[in-house]
Parts: sequence; C-alpha cells; structure tokens
Amino acid sequence: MERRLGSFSVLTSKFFNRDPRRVARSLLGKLLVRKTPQDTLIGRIVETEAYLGEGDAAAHAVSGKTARNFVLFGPPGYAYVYFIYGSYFCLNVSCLPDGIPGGVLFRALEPLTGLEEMAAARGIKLVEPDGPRLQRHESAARKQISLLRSISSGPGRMCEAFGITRERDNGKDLTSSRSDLQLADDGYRVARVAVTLRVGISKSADELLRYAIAGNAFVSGPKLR
DNA sequence: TACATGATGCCCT
DNA sequence: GGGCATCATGTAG
Repeated sequence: MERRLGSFSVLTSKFFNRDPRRVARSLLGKLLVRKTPQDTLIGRIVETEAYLGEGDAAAHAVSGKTARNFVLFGPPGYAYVYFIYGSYFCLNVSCLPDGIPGGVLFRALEPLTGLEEMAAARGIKLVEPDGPRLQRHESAARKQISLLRSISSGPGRMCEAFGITRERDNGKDLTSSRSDLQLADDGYRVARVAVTLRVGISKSADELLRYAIAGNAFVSGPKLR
C-alpha cells in the first residue's frame, strides 16, 4: 500500500511570498511532510482554501493582529495553527511579505507514507496494512479505501493524523530543511483544479476561494466534478 | 446517501 | 457570553 516516492525539494519562502489565492492553487499536488522518531509521514495536498487580509470577513486576520493570529502577519512560509470547536486543530501557512496578513488553510491530504502511524493517531484500524491480499477481496478493498479516506480528508482530521497541534507547531518555519514539518515538491502535476465556495463559514461566504484537485477521492465533503 | 444535531474549549468583545 | 475555517453519529429516505 505504501508508495515509493522519488526525490523532492522543500518549498522556499519565495513560493509563499505571493497572493494567498495563487499559493492555494499552487499548493495542490505538493507534499506535507512530517518527520517523527519512528517514521516519515507524507501526504499529497488535494484541497486548500485562501484567506485574505482586509476585506475578507471570514479571515482570522480581518480585525487586526492578536495573540492568536499573529503568525498570519509575519513572514511567509510559517505555520499558523489554531484550535476550533473545542476539539480540533487547523493548519495554515502564512503568505505575503512580513507585515501583510494572508494565509492558506490545508483542508485535505491524500495519505502516501506512514499510513500505520497516521491511522493509529486517528484511532483507525486499517483492514490490511500492507495489502498483498487486498485485490482478492473486493469488499475488504472498498473498506480499506474508505478508511484511508477518513485518515486525512478534512482540516481537523489531517491535523490529528499528522500530530499537528498549536503548542507543537504554531509559528514553525515550514520552509526550513531542519524543520520536522515541511512542504515539498516532488514534481507531481495536477491535471485539473476545481474552484468552489469555502466550507464552514458564514461571512464573505460567496467568494470562490476553495481549491481542490478535480476528481480526487481524498477531497473533503461531497464529491466534486 | 443526505442532512441534522450535539459535543467541546478557547478567543475576543 | 457568543460564536466558531469541525467531526462523528444518528435518523430518514
């Protein structure tokens, strides 16, 4: 089940020093990498949302810098992690130059490596971790795909799978080769991008700022075309 | 499959 | 004290 990946390069700060809309779209197909003592967890980014500064009422940055959101106002390429609904964390990356707020929310990943550790972090028991017999059992294969999808399809779910918390990761430089949480490019090309309304917001809800890899099974929520 | 609902804790007014 | 960039679970169709 685990896939072998070719070499990849860590995204630079320059990549994030742009409008969040362009960063959100460009991040599709890139990799989120977490180094743990046991393993390296890798997921492909399949769904993102852009959050702007002034004028975006849904953005945490809208009413100015606070103790919670200060990372969004800092230099590009840093992790903004916040706690939501009493239970979940959400991961963003800061965009635009130091002093100008903006960011991209990561909404879903396609898990590639470290499946066992990610599933365990989510309290999910995979049917056949290595799956050599999967092809012979249709129902087991379907169940496995459904379980894999539930690992990191959603902003709260993917943070739980990657062990991302505010205490551990907020303010971390995601562009540093020394970081245990990085964003990387392995050369993967996205065929088609779907642009839709953002999920779960009530203000500025009519903006098309959600980006997803069209047809990808690991995108959160109802299926897109 | 689709939708409604409750849980839960922190931030900011 | 209100509201929240969510999720799991339940019920109905």
